[in-house]
Amino acid sequence: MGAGKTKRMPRAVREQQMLDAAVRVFGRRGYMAASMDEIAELAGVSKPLVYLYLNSKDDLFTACIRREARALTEAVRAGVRPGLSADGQLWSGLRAFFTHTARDPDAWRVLHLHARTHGERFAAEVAAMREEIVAFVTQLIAAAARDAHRDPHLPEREVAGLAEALVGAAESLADWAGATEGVTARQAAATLMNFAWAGLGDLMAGRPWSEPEDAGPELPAQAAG
Amino acid sequence: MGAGKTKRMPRAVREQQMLDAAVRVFGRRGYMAASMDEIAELAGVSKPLVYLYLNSKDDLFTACIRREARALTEAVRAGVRPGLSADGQLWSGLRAFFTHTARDPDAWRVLHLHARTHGERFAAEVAAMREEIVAFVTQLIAAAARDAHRDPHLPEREVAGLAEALVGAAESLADWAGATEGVTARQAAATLMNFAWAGLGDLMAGRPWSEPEDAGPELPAQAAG
Amino acid sequence: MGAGKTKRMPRAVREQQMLDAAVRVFGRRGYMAASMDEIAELAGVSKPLVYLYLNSKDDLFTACIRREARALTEAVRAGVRPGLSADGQLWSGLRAFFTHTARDPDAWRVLHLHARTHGERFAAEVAAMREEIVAFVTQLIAAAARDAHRDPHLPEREVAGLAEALVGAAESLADWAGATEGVTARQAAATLMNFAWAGLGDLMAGRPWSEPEDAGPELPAQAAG
Amino acid sequence: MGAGKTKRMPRAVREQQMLDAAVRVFGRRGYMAASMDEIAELAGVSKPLVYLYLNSKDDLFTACIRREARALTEAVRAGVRPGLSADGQLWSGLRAFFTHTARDPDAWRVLHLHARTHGERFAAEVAAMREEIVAFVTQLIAAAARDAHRDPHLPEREVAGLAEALVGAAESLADWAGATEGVTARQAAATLMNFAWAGLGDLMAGRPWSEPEDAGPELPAQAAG
DNA sequence: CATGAATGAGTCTTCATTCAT
DNA sequence: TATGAATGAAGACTCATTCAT
Repeated sequence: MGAGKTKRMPRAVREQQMLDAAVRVFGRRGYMAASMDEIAELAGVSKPLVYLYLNSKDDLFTACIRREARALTEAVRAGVRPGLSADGQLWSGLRAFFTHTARDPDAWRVLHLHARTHGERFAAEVAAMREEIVAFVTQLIAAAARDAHRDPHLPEREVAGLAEALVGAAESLADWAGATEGVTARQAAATLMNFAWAGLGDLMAGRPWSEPEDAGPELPAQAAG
Repeated sequence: MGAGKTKRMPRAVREQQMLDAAVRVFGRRGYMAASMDEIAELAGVSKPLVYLYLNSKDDLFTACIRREARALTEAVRAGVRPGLSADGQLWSGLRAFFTHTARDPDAWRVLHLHARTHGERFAAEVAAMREEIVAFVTQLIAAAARDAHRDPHLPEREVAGLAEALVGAAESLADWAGATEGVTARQAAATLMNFAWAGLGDLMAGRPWSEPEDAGPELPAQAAG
Repeated sequence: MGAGKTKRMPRAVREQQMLDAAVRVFGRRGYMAASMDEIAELAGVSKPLVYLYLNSKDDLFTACIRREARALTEAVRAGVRPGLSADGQLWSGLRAFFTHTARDPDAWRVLHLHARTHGERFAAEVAAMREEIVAFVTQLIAAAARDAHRDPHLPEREVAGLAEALVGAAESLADWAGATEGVTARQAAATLMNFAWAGLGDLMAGRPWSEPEDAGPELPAQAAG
Repeated sequence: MGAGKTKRMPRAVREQQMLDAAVRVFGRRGYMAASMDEIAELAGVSKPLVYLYLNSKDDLFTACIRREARALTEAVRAGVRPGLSADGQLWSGLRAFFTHTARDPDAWRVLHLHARTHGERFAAEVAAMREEIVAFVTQLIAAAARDAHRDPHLPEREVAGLAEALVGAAESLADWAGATEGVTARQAAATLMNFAWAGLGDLMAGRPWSEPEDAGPELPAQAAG
């Protein structure tokens, strides 16, 4: 199962195969429980080659985190429609986010679960990515305030907390969608928009958030690695 | 450091010392990286005694999860003021939640991070606790709908998603409050109430959620362990 | 299962209970795999008491061997009818032997299997018993020669070898009878008499050994332990 | 001591070295008392390599049993002269047997003592070998009956008992020959032929079994390992 | 470029044995 | 007399990592 045994591939390709295998194994087993043996076998290469290319388990894990963090942020960035209103942007960004996490659950587990669990080094690596996303959300909130012709007078820390809450809710929903049969990325995004934008108060009062009409088509969901 | 080394303690006491140590080590290192040696040393006993009382690393971890899950749910339950309105109950519950997680961050990491990362057995153990909390939140949402004299006609799955989002946001804010100097449990709870109850939309429109007046005093935060 | 928890028994009784338990556990598990915990539990006493009475695992095992070796030799000695012819004596001795080994298989395993497997000390202990039996058989062979009014001119070593073969055959048949459903002590003894006294040659020629008429009744087989 | 420490040997060679060491250690100490450390050291390799090649203590022991059981049966099979009379075949087979057991006493102890002492799995492994030998002996007895132009009318179980007795006597004599200075395989075999074929009765009457003239020369006894 | 061979260090776990009461 | 509490020592097994080819 996996890469087979074709020899003499260019280095870049081999490296990607190794990273694919590593993400899969790390995602399923966690950092400590993952064994270099299993990764090498799944990648279809010998263990020394993994060390030759990726240097150490530590470095290999870091490489996985970097690659997947970049992939995720880029997916979100690509999904956002720049010209839209704040909630329109958030809506499209969330859809991209949920689509991506659903597409490669192992990668998502690496980033969200395992990387944050083992040592400052790895945690810092994801924290960088997370901050980028939080910053994006923060700026969206600010933009929304401008749209409303209001200076919301929210203290900076309050805004940071709100962004944190939003991102945390998104992460949690990504897990939930991954674990719950039949929840699409669109539904997850809609639920979160309702929750975050309208709020439970409005929701209870029968004023849900409604999807803007120009938010673009459903994103294609191609199978992961 | 901590437990002291007085010999010949009754079993029940020693067991608690061991669990204290285990929660600390598991919380800081994760299940796999934690070593029974370190736990025993921190508990001030020899390794065989840990095995005699707690049986195995697996069982020890399970015992930690159970104890801390129970402690957390009981803290939240005790914090909720039963007679209040839905948002009042949520508010008091959240304050208890953030107070508790801030009080013992290691226990919180065990439950939130490590238990969910290693094997179905452990995950199921926390899932039970989480479901209890999600159920509480779900029922709060329903109560809020009744308060608004409305049947919100939200499909069951939608409600589940909302609860998931709320809990996820809370979890994320707990991490954030733990990592950010000077954020109190009260502030975290307020941020989350704003976010979850009023929603970003209302917030931007200058209609934040406001704290009910009868929600009780600040909870004392005494240090753990 | 076992002794129950009656307190304050006289020392001699307690010791026998411990030896009973030890023989059972040693017989089933072997010396190394037997645990003092299991023995103490089966004996219905606490571990320190076992040490107080029997001193160490080593000494406990030795005590088991001594007790059971003495029991076995005494059973055989008691079974032999002194006035008989050589084959009559062998016949009655063998019946006693097979009866005894069938009665307490655990004791037999201790002597025949485990004691010879773990260290010179223990092996020497059973060797003494075995030599006693071999000597008895040797003397029987010599008596048979006298009965035949012949000096068989068998060298001493040859006689020793024959006795060894006979005892070995008996031991093997004891195992076989213990493992094979429905083989009585009498049958095992008859088989061995045929084999050893008549020999395969005579047997094939239709001249089996036949039981003397004065060899006494079947021995009672009372349950072990 | 023994294997030498030349590095980088092909796997097959190393495996044999490991088995050699294992047979020696298992034979001297028994299964439980043998430590993987000692085996690895005696084999001149590190412990992980033993595990890499042989998988576990259990599997290593099984491998020893299989190898030595096969070696023993093949030695006996090779020693038997097919064209001979029944007692001639038995005579040659026994000589091969005693020669082999004398050559490698540790292997003999593994098969005869330790394998039967620890767990059904191992016992079954030797039981298979033993049955092969018992079957051979049984068939010899039947052949002897044909040679005597008689149908011995011995019940099947009786024949099984006789074979068991013969094999047991042989095993016991192998131990005895191994422990007694100066007893050759030939002498042990002769003693057993006298005992088993002629029987004590004939022996006492001055009719010993006599060696057939075509039974081949003494087998060479080269030292093991 | 690629790998079969090999290991140092560490982990979980068990057990015989003792002390303080 | 009898035991609950406690441990030093050791054993099976695994893993990240490196040579030599």
